Amino acid sequence: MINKEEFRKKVIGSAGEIFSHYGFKKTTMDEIAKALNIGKSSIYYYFDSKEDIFEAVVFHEANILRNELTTTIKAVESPIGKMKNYVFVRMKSFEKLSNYYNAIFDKNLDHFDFIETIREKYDREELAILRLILYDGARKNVFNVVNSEYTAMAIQTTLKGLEVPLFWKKKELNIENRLNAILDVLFFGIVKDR
Amino acid sequence: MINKEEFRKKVIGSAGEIFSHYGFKKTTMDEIAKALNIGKSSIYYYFDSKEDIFEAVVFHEANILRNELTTTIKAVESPIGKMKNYVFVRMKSFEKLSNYYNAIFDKNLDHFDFIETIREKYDREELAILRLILYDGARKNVFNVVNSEYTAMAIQTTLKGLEVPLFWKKKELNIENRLNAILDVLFFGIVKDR
DNA sequence: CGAATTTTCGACCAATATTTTCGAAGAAAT
DNA sequence: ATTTCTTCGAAAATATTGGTCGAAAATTCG
Repeated sequence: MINKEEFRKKVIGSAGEIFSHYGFKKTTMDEIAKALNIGKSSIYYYFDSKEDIFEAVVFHEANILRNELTTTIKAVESPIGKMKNYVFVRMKSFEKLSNYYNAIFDKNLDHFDFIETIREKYDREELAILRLILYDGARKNVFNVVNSEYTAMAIQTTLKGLEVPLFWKKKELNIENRLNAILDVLFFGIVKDR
Repeated sequence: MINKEEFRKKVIGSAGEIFSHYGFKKTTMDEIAKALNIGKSSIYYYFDSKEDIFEAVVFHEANILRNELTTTIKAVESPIGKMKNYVFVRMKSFEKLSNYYNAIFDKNLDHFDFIETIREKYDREELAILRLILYDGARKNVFNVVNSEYTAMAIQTTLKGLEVPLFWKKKELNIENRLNAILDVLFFGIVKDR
């Protein structure tokens, strides 16, 4: 390989795809290695652990997410209107969750119910949030519906704080906690409009 | 539960969804149980093994596939025309494989190349064929393009034989072999136009 | 009701799979 | 030619998982 940073990027990209489909637990180092056509042990020269890779992936994707949001959020007008103080997260082609999304409209649930439903459904499932962030189709459509300039700002602010609970305090948080943190920031935090 | 058959159907439906996403190996009995809100051990009262469930799922889906085909195959006209002696398998919204499908048109590959590509890509991956059969979007669109009455009949005939290599001889075939058998029947067998 | 039967499930285990380490050895650099 | 950087096979350490078993819970039956 050319240099370490280059190599790490390759791993992050490749592992990200696998993680996004299978989730953290079901993704094996063997798979990651095989996808990159290298020996499994070699990965440990560039990363400390599987968690380390995962963290890098999430960090990478979170960045993309924030950048996309920052650059597009002002150009988007809400086609919904009406509902105040709520930010709606649209995830087209995001199978399961899009059902819940539809449910919100059908049943007039608010976001707190929405979150509860997600939590209930994906309890202890790191897969949920990973897919949430990584899923290709979703990524492009996440946060493309906001209903007020104020909320838009709130999202930006909140997302800018994404790194803090996830990575700065990383020594204090295990994976599950970090993932819950993401969920909180992405959903609960935003809804709170703080 | 009401009765055994009813219960088995529930398991088959639920397990099928999980299998279709994670493949045989990555799907755990715990998951299947949890999805059904029952204890893992209970499943073994209705099924002999994980393989047994898997087999039931494939059998179920293969049946759906054949039924759908049988009832719709004559109503479909080929929008493609031209290519003779080949049956094209369209799998809309079936991410990876649909790419290969497109590749066939773009690069003028025939079905033998198609199959080779699949085999190469999903070598040793039972996931491939399972997803092929189970994937919701795919199921509805599999085999909706045929280019001759003759080939249409060939498909029907071939699919009617689906059960034979898969289940009647099940004692002689392990899972991997059975899956290869499906692949053969679904693709190679059909293409052979016999 | 109470015995007999069916169904559920927690606790456990052997087998397997997976993450991570380690050292040797191949490349590359100095 | 020596040192440093990188790769990887083998294996240690650990974790997971399919499947078993007996006991409890539920249901049926007399």
